[in-house]
Amino acid sequence: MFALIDCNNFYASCERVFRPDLNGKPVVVLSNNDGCVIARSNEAKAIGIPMGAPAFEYEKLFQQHGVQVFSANFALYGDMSNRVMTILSDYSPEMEIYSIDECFLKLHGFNLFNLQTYGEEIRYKVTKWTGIPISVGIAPTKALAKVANRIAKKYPNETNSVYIIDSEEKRIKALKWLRVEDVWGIGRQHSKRLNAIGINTAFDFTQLDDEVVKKQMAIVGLRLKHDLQGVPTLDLEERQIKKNIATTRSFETNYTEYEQLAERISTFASSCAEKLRKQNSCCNSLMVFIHTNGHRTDLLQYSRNIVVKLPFPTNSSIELAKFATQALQRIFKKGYAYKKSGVIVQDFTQANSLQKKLFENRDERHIPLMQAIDKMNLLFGQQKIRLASQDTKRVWKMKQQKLSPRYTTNLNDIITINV
DNA sequence: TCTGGGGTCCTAGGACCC
DNA sequence: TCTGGGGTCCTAGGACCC
Repeated sequence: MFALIDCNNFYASCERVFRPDLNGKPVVVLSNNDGCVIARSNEAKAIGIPMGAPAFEYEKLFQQHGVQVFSANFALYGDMSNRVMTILSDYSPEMEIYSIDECFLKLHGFNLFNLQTYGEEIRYKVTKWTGIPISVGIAPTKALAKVANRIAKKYPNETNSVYIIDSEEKRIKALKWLRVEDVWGIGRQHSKRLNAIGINTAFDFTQLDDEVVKKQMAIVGLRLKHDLQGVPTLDLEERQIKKNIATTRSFETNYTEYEQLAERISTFASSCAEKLRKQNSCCNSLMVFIHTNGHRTDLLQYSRNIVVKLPFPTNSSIELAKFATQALQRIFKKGYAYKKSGVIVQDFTQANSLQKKLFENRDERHIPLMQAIDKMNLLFGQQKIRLASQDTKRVWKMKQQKLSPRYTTNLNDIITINV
């Protein structure tokens, strides 16, 4: 059996842990730049605030219902996630952290356990120790565990937030209940096509012919079908090093000057370099993109990206910033109002097994230099040491008007308790 | 005025090899 | 006039996830 543990309304729940006065009130968390709604408490969902809602369009509704609005506080969410995952890792030797708020546990050899009780124990302990409410779904396959989790989340009182699919009857009942567009792995495009041929529930989907599924959704769809039929096809996945690393941002205002973009690109490149060093990789190629605001029909639009092959693999901030700004020069055009840009590094090799080339002007001194920078930034706080091409005067800011304290990762932000 | 960010996998088709 | 067969690698685009 597999268990899928999912934190309920994770970001909103994190905000509530240190603000219990918000329990029972609608809470939403916004994306970077306070742009869109990316998390909602149940109360906020009930008011009718959709996922991804632009904040400015919903300001009135927020005020009407006294919705508590927060800027995204990823330092807090990341730390809370680690706490939850650490607790969960006690409950099975085999675990896959699927996302910041979800994990699969393989319950192999748990035949003598009462899984309902086990799930309730997991739920009790996570909530007691972290303050984060969770739901638990247990089933013979990963896709079915996802389905079970949905039921647990939808009917917390009836299920005690733990639901188990352990019989053919329950499997079929669950699949007939679930709409096909809510199946894990079936997105908007596929569900549209499936609806068109009369497939409306997850059960309908499992009744389709293998060939039809394969034709519509390729091998991925076929695996999913088998998993939903109760034949374990998807297994836990090993934690692997990343294959792409991106740093991209929208700007609070439009940028028109090359210098403004060059600073951003330089910062994004060195952020990618830092992430590369963390997983001990070097990249062999990078992509830079810039574009104007696609929502503005009144402005001239321009969007371009460029991929550059690097002459040698590197994770040096200096070198990546240099290559990235050179790339920017090739795609930048004056006369446009730029809204977003980013750097994506790809094609990795391991940093400690680099193949040397005969004719390359790679500067080996960057390696100890970067180690020193990383060490100092760790010691004195992020971004104390930066490149001169970066924003040394800290002009650049993200719109974060409702940022909560970093309760768990910054000593200055720790809560005080009135005795 | 204001609309996020970061990932994965698969496939088809083109370029190339012998 | 007639023009093979069997591969690999790379990339762009499309789908999906949170």
